[in-house]
Amino acid sequence: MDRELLLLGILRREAMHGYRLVEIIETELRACTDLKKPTAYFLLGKLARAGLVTRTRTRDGKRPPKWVYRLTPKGEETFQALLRKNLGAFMPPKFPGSAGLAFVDVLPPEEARHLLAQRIASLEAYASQAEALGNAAEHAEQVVSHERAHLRAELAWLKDHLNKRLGRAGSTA
Amino acid sequence: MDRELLLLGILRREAMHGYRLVEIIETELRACTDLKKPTAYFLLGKLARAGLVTRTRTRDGKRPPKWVYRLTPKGEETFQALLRKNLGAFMPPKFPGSAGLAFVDVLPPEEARHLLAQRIASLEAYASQAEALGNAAEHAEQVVSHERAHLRAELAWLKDHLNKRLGRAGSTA
DNA sequence: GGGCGCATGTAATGAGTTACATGATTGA
DNA sequence: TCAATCATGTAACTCATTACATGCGCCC
Repeated sequence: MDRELLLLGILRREAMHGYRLVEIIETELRACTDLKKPTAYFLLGKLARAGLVTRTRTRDGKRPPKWVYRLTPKGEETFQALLRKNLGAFMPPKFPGSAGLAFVDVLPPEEARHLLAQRIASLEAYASQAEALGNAAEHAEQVVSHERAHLRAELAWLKDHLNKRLGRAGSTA
Repeated sequence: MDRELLLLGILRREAMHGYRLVEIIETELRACTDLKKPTAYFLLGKLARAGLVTRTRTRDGKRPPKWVYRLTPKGEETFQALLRKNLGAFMPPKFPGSAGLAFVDVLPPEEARHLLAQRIASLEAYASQAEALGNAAEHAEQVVSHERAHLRAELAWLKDHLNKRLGRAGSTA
């Protein structure tokens, strides 16, 4: 449902082919969803069959042809309906990574500290990718801003947890 | 994978039957995952076949029998491995609701404001459930604390967005 | 010439949901 | 007695992923 919204919304701004679409979703919009290529192609086929987009064949020189997808008026209608539905409701995100937090006490404190430090490093690496494209996320400024806010909250929570709940130790400088 | 971690971790603390397990996951642990009953029963069967848990039949008076699941030593091993893996890495959450944020500008500002106000209300309703069980989340204190942190961040971001990006209007008090 | 990136797809598989089905107990 | 809650499960279906397969162009 949200995937359709994304596809339609991007195509609304600019007609393009599937490959590029996936590229955009995997970078600027990675915080919303995790759309793989085969799924995207399948979805685009479905949208085309439903008359929400048209596909036209184009060729660049002698390269194999691309399929350019373009929004139809019916697609625009559907897009707006999906958009209103999406904006009007809060959809709770899932944090699969927080499952382990319920059981931190099981491990010896120093190991727990070590693992959480690793997690923080991994989070920072992920966050730096969001910073990297920060300047020009033409397709999704707000989504990236929203993502950054949550990454900051996550980092703060983890550090706080490390300090307050898991004592202090010299291991993390 | 994280679902297995949750099931094993809860059973580790206390042997119990599937129905109760799902109840716990749907309330205290709703922030991690969204496990439906049939999925839980299926997963428990899988864990039993893999020798990570045992199931024993019990009857309460004349009620239909329950299956009580109990962690085995092998289950404990697997649990610890999954726990270490989970704690050591950051798993980026997905925010399906943020898809619409990319396209807010499409709508007339007052409608956008109205819809986001609705979303905030819906978020507050959801958050109040987390507050409600706040006192005694015996199985998942940290998970609930983590969830609350993100809900606060979400609320702050939405309000900020409403103020800074969508001008001011008298509609919201 | 060889490997990487562009560009598209198919097929097999798997995971999870919905809807359905059952049956006992408890409380209104 | 009727509805809700407890308790478990099956079957059909949808959705998405992985792995596979193809082929051109570009750069080293």
